[in-house]
Amino acid sequence: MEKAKKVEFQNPLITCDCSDCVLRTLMFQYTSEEEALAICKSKIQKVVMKGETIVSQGEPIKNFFYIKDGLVKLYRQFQNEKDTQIICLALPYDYVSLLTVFHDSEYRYSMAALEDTTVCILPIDFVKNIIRNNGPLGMGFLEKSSLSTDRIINNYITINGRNLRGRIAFILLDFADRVYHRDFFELPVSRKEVAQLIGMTTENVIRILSEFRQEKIIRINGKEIEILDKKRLNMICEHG
Amino acid sequence: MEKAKKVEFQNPLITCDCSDCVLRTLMFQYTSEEEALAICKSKIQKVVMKGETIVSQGEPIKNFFYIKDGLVKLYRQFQNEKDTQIICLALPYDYVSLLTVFHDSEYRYSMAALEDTTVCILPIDFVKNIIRNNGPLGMGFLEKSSLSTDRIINNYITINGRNLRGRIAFILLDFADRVYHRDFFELPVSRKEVAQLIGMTTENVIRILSEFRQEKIIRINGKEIEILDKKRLNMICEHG
DNA sequence: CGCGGCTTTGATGTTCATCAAGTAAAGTGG
DNA sequence: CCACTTTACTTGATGAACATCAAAGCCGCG
Repeated sequence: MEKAKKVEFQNPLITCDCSDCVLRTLMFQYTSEEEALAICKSKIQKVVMKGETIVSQGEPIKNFFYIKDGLVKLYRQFQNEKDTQIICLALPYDYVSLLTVFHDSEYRYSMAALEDTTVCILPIDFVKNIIRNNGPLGMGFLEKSSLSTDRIINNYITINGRNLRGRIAFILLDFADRVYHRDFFELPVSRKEVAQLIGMTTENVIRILSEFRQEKIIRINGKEIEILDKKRLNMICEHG
Repeated sequence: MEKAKKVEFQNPLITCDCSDCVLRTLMFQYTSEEEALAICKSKIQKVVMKGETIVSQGEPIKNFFYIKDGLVKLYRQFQNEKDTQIICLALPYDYVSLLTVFHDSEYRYSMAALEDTTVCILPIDFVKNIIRNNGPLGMGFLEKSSLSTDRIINNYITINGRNLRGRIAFILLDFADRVYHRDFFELPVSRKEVAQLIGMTTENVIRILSEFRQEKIIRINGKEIEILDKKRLNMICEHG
């Protein structure tokens, strides 16, 4: 993950056939036939392998991204590498790009794939143009934007108010309920990344996962996690 | 502050004369004459006194708000009153409403005036309609939205990575530079609210303010604060 | 095979929340 | 307007929660 190679978009591997795009309802719900066609032509679709970086903070903003399939992390790095914070994990249908692309000239956050991921890429100027020509589409973007950022803020508020056990419980439930919709899953992140996501040290992430294992709340086998006592986990999440 | 009375908007006191609206450039930059006129007619303007609540979380979303003049806090309450968190302080030109109004049916956060404040209020359906009919305006809202939420997230990241002294330094600099543009100001919030804003206890807010006073970094007289050694304060903000 | 990063556990120390107690200030009712 | 109540502010003492440091095993990779 640390040595992630940078993906180049100059030569797209695939041009999306929009007729089968799972995101049709999002992007095309409000667009005319011509606009839809124009979008298809401008859009490139790229498969990014687990561990690869999609964009890095500080680069000039050229593209709008959305996740067609897979899982990515949005994160902020600092001089002191150990201060890195993960802002959120983004799933298909999340417009993670929305955070900065509409008001700034440089990406403020970096984005990397946690699983093999298909990203759809549109030139930002093109997106801005079709929004300017299509009010309902702009409204759609506002709804999505509002939803994504509200969720991020809500996460921060939630995590802030919890002790370490509560945070681990929260993140496990988030993986089970929001990300995988299963109580048995393979953690897509390292212990260190969990720590960066919920603001604690790697050692304590491990320690508390071990506690939960000893208390028969979860079963752990490397990256495999199974939630055995969800009621208990919910209790810990709610009341430390 | 705790017993803040609720402001009612049924009978607006003043109807805004938009020709002198300081927010003309924001709201009207992209609108036609007719639209501008329609906005003027739909808009009501209200003076909210310090301490009064403007909206409460959980209420159905009916209006879009923006701050014409004054200072407000956006905050989230919990059953346990001491878990209240202040999300941000909003100044004129901030579209604090943007957080939830475009995707939800209830306000998620409460908003109260920290100083006598002039709020402009537009029915949310009306705002959505003109956006749907006016792409450039929608684009303008996206820019503002993107900027506001990015700042909130940036605040969280900043505060998260700092110890208590760093947090106090950060918030003092924020008041001096972003809010008042002066190094001598009257704190618009109680020590408790400072605590809710930067995630610490009231006692420690006071303790560290006292430390800074003893170290001649600031001068304090009740709510009056003067920054005496800004270089030092910046150092503490950056490196604990 | 050996190196570097990830994982795990234990021991130690620091930071910070909590508790307690008192003063000052501000609002409330007679 | 004054007694009364409540809320805000302040300082100190204590303990708990959490970070840091250290050491060792593990795994993947060149």
